[in-house]
Amino acid sequence: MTDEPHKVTSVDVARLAGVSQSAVSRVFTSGASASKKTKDKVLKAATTLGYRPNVLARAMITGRSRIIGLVVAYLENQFYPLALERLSNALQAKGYHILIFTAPNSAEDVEAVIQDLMAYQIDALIAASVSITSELAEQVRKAGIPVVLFNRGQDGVGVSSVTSANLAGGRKVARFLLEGGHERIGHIAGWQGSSTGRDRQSGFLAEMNAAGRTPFSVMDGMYSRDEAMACAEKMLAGPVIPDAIFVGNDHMAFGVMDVVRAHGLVPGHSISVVGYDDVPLAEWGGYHLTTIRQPVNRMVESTVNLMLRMIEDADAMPEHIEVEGPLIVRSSARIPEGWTK
Amino acid sequence: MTDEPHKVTSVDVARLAGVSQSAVSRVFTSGASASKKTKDKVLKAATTLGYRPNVLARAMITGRSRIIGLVVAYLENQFYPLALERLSNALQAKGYHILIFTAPNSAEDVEAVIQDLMAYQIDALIAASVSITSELAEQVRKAGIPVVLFNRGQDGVGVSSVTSANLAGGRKVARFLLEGGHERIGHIAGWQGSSTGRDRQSGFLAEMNAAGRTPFSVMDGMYSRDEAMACAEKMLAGPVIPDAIFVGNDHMAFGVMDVVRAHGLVPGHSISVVGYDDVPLAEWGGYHLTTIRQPVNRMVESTVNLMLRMIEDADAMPEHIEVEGPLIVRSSARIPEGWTK
DNA sequence: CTGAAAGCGCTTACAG
DNA sequence: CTGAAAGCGCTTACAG
Repeated sequence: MTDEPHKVTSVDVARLAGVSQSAVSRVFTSGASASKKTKDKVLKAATTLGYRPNVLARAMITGRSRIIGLVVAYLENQFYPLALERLSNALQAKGYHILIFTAPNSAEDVEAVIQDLMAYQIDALIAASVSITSELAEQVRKAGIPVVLFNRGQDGVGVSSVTSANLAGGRKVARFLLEGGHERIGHIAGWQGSSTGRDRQSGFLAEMNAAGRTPFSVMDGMYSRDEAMACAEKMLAGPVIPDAIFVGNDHMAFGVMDVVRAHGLVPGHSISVVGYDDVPLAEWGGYHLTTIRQPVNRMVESTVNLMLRMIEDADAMPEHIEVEGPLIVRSSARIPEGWTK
Repeated sequence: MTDEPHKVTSVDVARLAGVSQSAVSRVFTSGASASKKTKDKVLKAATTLGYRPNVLARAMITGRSRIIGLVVAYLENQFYPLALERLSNALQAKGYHILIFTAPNSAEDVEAVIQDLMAYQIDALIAASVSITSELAEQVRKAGIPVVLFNRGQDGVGVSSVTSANLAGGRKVARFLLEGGHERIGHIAGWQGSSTGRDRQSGFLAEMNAAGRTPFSVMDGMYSRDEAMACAEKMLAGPVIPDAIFVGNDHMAFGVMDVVRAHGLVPGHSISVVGYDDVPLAEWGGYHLTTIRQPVNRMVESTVNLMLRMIEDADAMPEHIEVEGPLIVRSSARIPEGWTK
């Protein structure tokens, strides 16, 4: 009983339905004309045979693979799996699917990966948490593939990007901490090689500066839990320690809270910790982290719409979309008196 | 300055190199013969033109798309993004890539998704955290596509599976809790519609039974954080409460710990909580959860090897691979005196 | 080793 | 509306 795994093609369906192969194709091509009669015959035959048009063959003709390449570095930070899930769902609803490419954050690796990915004739490229050099972006663009950076911006490069309002976010945190009466505010920043890390830090410093204040200390946490924890250890080592730490993302902030507690300090009382992202874990009892929310849903929505537009219209200009997010007040940081928003 | 996004093909390379199109193809086909001279010419031309063979066109001929379909339900449980990342890396190293399909856990949705996914001519299907009905599995198998269930088993269906030793794991937890002198051991189980949920529970109950003990209470947490928290609330509502709870996975266990703490109890002292998975968060200070480790790396390795074998050999019999994992002792549960392993 | 030719499974002008 | 035919970019027997 060896079922030959014969792939059923449009020719098989045509034969069974008693029509031409072209007719079958038309029935499965939206916008093509076919009489109700043929349509019925074809659909019936297709169902009995279990026929679905071969996406790859179709892609060769139309030049549309309905595959979106997604380059992502680390899935450890809960923000990315979440974004991935939402992106996949939204894209799936539009008839697209995500082909995953994992890339360490070094430029050469990204290069190799992008070469690899272009061979799959993807319709568009989403780069999440990964930076792209100008040459690379140019190369992809030349191949006619739209690029959208997700949660990462880039200057002077002809690619689109969707981010949250990082500068404004950094400012909000500084204001919150300042109004909370903190005297020694430290910052363990997001990776300064990334736009998000730089913008959050700039906003924070700008607001501090406007208030005539200097941060207790500023270090680069590199978006790495271990690195951030090491930074926290350093900040807490001296005779004078900070009474607040703004951490560049939640993922690092959890590590910082662990260090803070290991030092016998209580977040929200003896020291304040504020993060950035509002991943689900931030709300859980183990951390209950005050943080800036990155509105994943709206970021995903913008990304998908933008991408679809760029796929339709090859001449569409790059856009930079920024979505604002609120400060979510929880218990990891002291709340200023009379704080409402 | 409109760069026509012209796709460079093997014909372009052939022209520039002064050889036939077939020659170009051979240079890029491993195992094909080409003289060093042509090879050099072709490679040089390919580099200047930025040529890469079109994977889709190649797939049409060879019948190998080098695309692996991955069906996954929820990425919220940290275990899955982690597995996904590792799978993607391992597969990428072998020249394959993952096409993502997200499916809610209802049977019809999975059906639609699988139809969708077969249209992409995937070389194999990995179903993670998703059950597949026998008919569906049969349908996919008939199309000649190998199926591997990741972290989910299935009886009486001709598909392969890779899981951890869930039965043994459940037993280990029971033994640990018993030896710890706990008197009222509750169980908030993994979804009883899944093999992992059932097996962990069976192992737990078998060992309890062998010791002549009855669990305090057994509820189905459905692998949902909210559901598990509701179960915990119920267990802690009565006048008599458990002194230990075995939770079907870490993701739920974190929620249970939150509830436990909200009741003023201290995990590891007034009550013990044990999970299953050992996701990274289990080690973090906020929870420090005692749990059974699912060896993701080895599970991924097994999955990839098994899949590759099945792609090579269409007649390969389904295999069921089970990887054992150790109990990782942390502070969320009382440690039996003299406990070494 | 190399080139000309067939063919993978489709879509899409082109006639009728 | 419908069918015959060309062609997407490749790989792979087939001759030489």
